[in-house]
Amino acid sequence: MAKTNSKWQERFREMGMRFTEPRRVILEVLGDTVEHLSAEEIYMRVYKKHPNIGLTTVYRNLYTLEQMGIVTKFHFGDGCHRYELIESNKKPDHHHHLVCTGCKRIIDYDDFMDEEIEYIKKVEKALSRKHSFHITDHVIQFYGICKKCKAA
Amino acid sequence: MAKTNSKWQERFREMGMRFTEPRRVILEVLGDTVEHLSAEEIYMRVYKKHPNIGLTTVYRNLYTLEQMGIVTKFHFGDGCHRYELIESNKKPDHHHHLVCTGCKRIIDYDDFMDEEIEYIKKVEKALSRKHSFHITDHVIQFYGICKKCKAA
DNA sequence: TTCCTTGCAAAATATTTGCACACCT
DNA sequence: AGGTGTGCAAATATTTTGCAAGGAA
Repeated sequence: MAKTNSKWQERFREMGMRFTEPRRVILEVLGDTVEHLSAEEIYMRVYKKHPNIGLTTVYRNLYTLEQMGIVTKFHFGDGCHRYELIESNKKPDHHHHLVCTGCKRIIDYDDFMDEEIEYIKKVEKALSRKHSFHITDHVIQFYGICKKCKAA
Repeated sequence: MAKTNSKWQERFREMGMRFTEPRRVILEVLGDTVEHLSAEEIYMRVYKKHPNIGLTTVYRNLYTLEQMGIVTKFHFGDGCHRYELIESNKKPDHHHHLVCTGCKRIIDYDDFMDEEIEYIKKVEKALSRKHSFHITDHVIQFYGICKKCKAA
């Protein structure tokens, strides 16, 4: 488990929100995988544990969790959004994605993060000055073909 | 105009494809703007010139142009894809995007491209070795709040 | 003629919204 | 009671597909 229930509970309470069963289960699903699940896929796993929880609730709570800074939403070029726990014990907190355009497999990586931070900082500074932007986030993704797909 | 019609014509012919009127108009629309238009927005501009060209045709041709390496598709977090001519006389060929999460405005930038290429090359090499990936493309995007949105 | 291309209508996908009810405090 | 959260059904938005007809080589 990425975080204990009581830790989550606390986090919700701090923000005047309720740590409900659907939220608990969604966080459990996200904490138990290294995959990059879509809302639908999360729903299916939630459903196995609690068939009474609806897809709408999953969507609404993913949005809530995103707003709370607990979850990040990505788009990898297939037609849906995919979600990751920001603080997970299954992945490095700061990482990026390598996407196979053949089989759609997604690999997390965190190589050269020091160099990246160096580079990003430089660009951020220049861009915020030049365009008066306050930069809060960045996305880096690599696309390519994995070994298996190249063979085929 | 980014390229002359005859240049496009040639490119299509080389690939055994036809340089039709809808294709010509779509390329004209893309070549005449610095904006990041969605399929719908492209369709609306195409419509003004040729009301008989359908939205489906726009979608199909954007896909075709993407496959031909003439156009790139992006996703900036609003619910649609946005398209850019790769070789445009209105933008640097290699650039990235700065997205305001407030007003959704998108700014092109091409600062520090040399440093970027340096960094990207290094990561690409490491990743392709480590994960047996043949990397073909990358996406770098910055998100933040522009001056106007920060004030409001 | 051949086959690439188009337009229209319909379908498929992904996501959001309205509303009444349930639940915690 | 009062606001937060949920489920269901319906609505929306975006993109794709089937099919018959158009049109260039």
